[in-house]
Amino acid sequence: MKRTHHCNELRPAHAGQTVILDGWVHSRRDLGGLLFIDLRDREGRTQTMCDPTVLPAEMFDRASRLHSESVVRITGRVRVRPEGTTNTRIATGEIEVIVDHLEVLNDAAVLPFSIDDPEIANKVNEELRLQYRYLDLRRPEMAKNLRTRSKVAIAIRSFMDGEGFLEVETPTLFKSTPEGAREFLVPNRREPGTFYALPQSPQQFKQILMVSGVERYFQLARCYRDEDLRADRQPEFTQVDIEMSFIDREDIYALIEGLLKTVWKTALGMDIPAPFKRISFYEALNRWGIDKPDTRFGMELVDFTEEFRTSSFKVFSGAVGAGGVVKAINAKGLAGATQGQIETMTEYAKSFGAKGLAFIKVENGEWKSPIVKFFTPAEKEALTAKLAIQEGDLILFAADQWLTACEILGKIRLYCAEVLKGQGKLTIDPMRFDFLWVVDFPLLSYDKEMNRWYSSHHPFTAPVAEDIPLLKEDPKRVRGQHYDIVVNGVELGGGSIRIHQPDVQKTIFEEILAIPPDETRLRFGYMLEAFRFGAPPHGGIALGFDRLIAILCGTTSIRDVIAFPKTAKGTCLMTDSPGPAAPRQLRDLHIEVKAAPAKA
RNA sequence: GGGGGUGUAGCUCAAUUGGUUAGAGCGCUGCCCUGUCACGGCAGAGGUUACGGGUUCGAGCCCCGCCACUCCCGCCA
Repeated sequence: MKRTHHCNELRPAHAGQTVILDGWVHSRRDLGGLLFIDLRDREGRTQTMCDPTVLPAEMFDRASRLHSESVVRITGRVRVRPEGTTNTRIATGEIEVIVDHLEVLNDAAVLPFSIDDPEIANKVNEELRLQYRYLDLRRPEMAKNLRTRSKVAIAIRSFMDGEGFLEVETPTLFKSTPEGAREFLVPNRREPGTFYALPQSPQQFKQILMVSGVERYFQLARCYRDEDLRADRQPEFTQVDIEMSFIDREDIYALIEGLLKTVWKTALGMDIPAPFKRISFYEALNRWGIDKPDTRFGMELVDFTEEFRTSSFKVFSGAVGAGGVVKAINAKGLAGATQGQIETMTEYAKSFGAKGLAFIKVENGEWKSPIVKFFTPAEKEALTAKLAIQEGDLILFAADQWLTACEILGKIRLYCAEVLKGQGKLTIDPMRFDFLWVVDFPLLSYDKEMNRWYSSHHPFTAPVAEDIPLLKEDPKRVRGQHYDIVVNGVELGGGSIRIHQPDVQKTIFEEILAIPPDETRLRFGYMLEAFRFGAPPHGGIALGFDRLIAILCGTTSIRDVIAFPKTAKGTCLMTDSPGPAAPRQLRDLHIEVKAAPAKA
């Protein structure tokens, strides 16, 4: 006999029925003569009761010795709980099952950490959770994250299908394209010294699919990057990869806004307003000091370049004289910042090349600052007015070239927000989502050390049409048809309209990026070749699927939404990978290992 | 590659800042308990203080090294 119901199903209406439930022993409360077992499966919990006058003695005895997380099958009769004993905290709390037969399907050993109490389980060391991931995933929070991930993946597929997209799988054995992220290499047994590479993204294949006439492609694509990890970066991750033909940027915006509306509705039952706000890269840097601004709180950057152009404070007037700017933010209520916090912020400033960080603490009606003695009344007035300075504020300055000054204050703004959150002076509604498009990125950036231009995003990004004449005369002013989708300060994805004319692509590769022609041919020859045979105008986008799910689940670590994630060193604590290879495997692959693994 | 944090019982944390036998809650084991749902009560077991050195009369605590986990910078076209 198989189970008749799951553990989140029985209600008072089922009273009197005999049911079979399968599940894990979530908790056991032994009152001596009476024994309660909360049975849990992935749907929920049901209280079962062992009564010695109903349950045969040997089964009762067995039940009293069950460890947590043992797997059992219970047969019993549903009844409404006696007056005053309902549990309003679980959905099945009005009923209980009187056990008349107990079958132990599998005993569980004593657990390395308890998973029945969320308060305790949430604090368990992540190392231990990853080692026993199968136990960690039994926790309702984690199970809920997995479910959200599945629901959203299916909603995305369904939405894209409705929009006429084909899901096409692209190879994960690709070739090395040594620009961009470091790649994982896969040795080729058939030809010594040659390698596949795992793709950083299906970028080139999806563009080829446009040449193939697919017109609308998407894929939940696994991607690989052999770079150092972060809370929001894993060596293998999933992206929602999209490409369309015969479209412009507006089509992408509309598609993604529709997709995200569907996703938010599916996962959170929320209606998010669209269209999303659009800001330029310049505005993002200028107002928030970052190209993925979190606009859920203020503390925007304010410009004082003109006010301090002729200031007697040489650090400021000197920066302006050198073509730079003076900018400031007001960290409201942070005048009580500790020496350590000021130091952390100063370190940020220094990491961008600043000599220090100027600040003003407004305490007891007084401006406490090493630099305030240089300020004229007019300068002070301007600060007070434009920054709305009040008692308890902390004003922080950056005087440098525009980009540097913006980036410094952008970092400090985020740091201040974290400190203020910790002090309870800044609260953000966890159900608030500020979506925005960041557009008009520069197509090219300059590498001073290498003395050459490189693509801000990737070399297939099309320039804004009216800027094409500038490509050769003033590359830095060329805007790319690139767009990023940002939510709450998280870069959710990015994409662009691509170059579809082989001559423009060739110009970018060889004249702008200065890649030698033979290298271009070696690395991208097949693309340029494909583009000769009727490449439609096309563009696309990729969304970080793990980050998307993390945002929906209210966590900042994508490890919480990936079933089996890697540690910061790229290892799997459960399977102990990566590990050594057998000599025979290495021989087959024509590989000789020079440095032996540190551990035996 | 660099910087910060953490590591004490199965788990979560203490240990008066270098001083007697390293404690508590939960879990575990045993006994008691017929309305619990964080059940309750009594008793008990459980420690190479991550690891290796050093300083000291004496180290969980200080110093050096090392390992693991974690956060950040670099990196992530």
